[in-house]
Amino acid sequence: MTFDDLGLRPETLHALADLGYQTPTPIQEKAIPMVLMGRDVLGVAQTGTGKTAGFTLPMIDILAEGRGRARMPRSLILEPTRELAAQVAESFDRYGKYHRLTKALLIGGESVKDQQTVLQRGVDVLIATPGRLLDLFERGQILLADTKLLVIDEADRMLDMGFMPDVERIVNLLPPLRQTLFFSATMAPEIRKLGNKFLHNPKEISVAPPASPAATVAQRVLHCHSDPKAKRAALRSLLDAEKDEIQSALIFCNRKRDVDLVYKSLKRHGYDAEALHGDMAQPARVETLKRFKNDEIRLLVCSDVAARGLDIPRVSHVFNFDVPINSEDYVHRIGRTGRAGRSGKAFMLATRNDEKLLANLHKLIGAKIEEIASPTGETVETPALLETSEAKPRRSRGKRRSGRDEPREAREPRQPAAEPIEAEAIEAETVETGAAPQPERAVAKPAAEGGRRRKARAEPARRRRDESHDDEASPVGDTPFGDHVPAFILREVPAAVLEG
DNA sequence: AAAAAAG
Repeated sequence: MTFDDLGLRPETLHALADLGYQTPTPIQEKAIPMVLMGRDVLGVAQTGTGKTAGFTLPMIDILAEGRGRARMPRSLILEPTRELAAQVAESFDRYGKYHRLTKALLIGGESVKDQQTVLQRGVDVLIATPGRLLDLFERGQILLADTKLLVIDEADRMLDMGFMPDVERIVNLLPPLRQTLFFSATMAPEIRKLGNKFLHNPKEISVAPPASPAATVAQRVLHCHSDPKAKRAALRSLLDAEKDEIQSALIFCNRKRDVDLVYKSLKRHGYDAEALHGDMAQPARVETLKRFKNDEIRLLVCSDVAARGLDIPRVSHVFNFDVPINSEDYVHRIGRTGRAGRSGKAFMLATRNDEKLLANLHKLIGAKIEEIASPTGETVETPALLETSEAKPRRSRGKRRSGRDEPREAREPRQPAAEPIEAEAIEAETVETGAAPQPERAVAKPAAEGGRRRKARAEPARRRRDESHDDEASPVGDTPFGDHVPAFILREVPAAVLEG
């Protein structure tokens, strides 16, 4: 079976030949003829199966005849993240190079005006995330009456992320007489129900069993102490041990805040790392991903914004700095490596707090991930440590330093605002100076304050009116603390860990 | 325990 057998137009086949593609993947083989026939499709396929080409190729052929009128797009593709939308737009350019199709990429974080201009000229295909699409619709910039071809991609993820009300709103704006393609990595009952709502007599196409981690990915778990510094040290030891094998690596954290912290820590230790998460300014997201794809960055510390669907070649390693909260996400994360027949390695750090998550994960993947010892042989959680970390009141009596009587500014030259604070240095210093005891109540207020600030930081940049200057100076590298060192950093560093 | 998406 070759692409020539699927009924695609000569121009499309020409573009495929230019790209060196000859053999369709199973999903392409099944989906392309169905889409060309005008059938609705319910596709169960994970990313990396060639799903995107499975719908873009026949769409290009269908759209080849006719022309999009001003503000009246002829087709619409909904994606859950900006990066995925951009990736799909890119494949339209690649496969449609011998067609004269026009497209608009409607995603947040980029100029509304530019997108309006493109819409005005008329487009054949809209590729959008739900928020921006609805925004532009409400501004009267889009008429969906002529949008007779709809793709809902990554439906399970849209559901997870709570986008379904938006998606439903959008679908209700489209003409009922249309062709709909609905793709999901899994087919849970809830997804199927949604599919039935959006589709008419769909052809069901299924490839790749759900939730089975790619057999080509070697998985290991390293148990380490839950202290953030210990975790970062453990990560570095893994990176060092795998140094010669790493082509490029993704490092996943559960929280955006930790993405920033881990990224800065790695940078400080001389690693070639960048950060990617959803609170970063959109230009920085685009730029970082581009550089990572171009092999200009070896390590990318990221949130689950990068967990699904992103097709980044040469990812040889995935490091899970945290055990993912949803076990499904683990499968997606490690699926960023071992792609296209290549082998990959996935490492995960787990602490005593992760026992339950780890058990869930083992249940999902139907196997126990092999444990490894720390490459440098330290900081494995011992029963003794477990005890002390539970006996907080006792520990607090002697091990804490006071942050009040000797303010940080007095001991150290102030850093320029734009320069990231060296988190490791702060923590190390905590150990050296650990002297004056401090009652529990005294730290309570600064701790709360620190918590608030961190929360503010985790919010999108547009909401941080009072701190917007920081964003200009360093869109990703801004410290979560400013000059203020929150109490949480000054305490809870178990001495036993740092002595080890 | 989170992340994602509009401004």
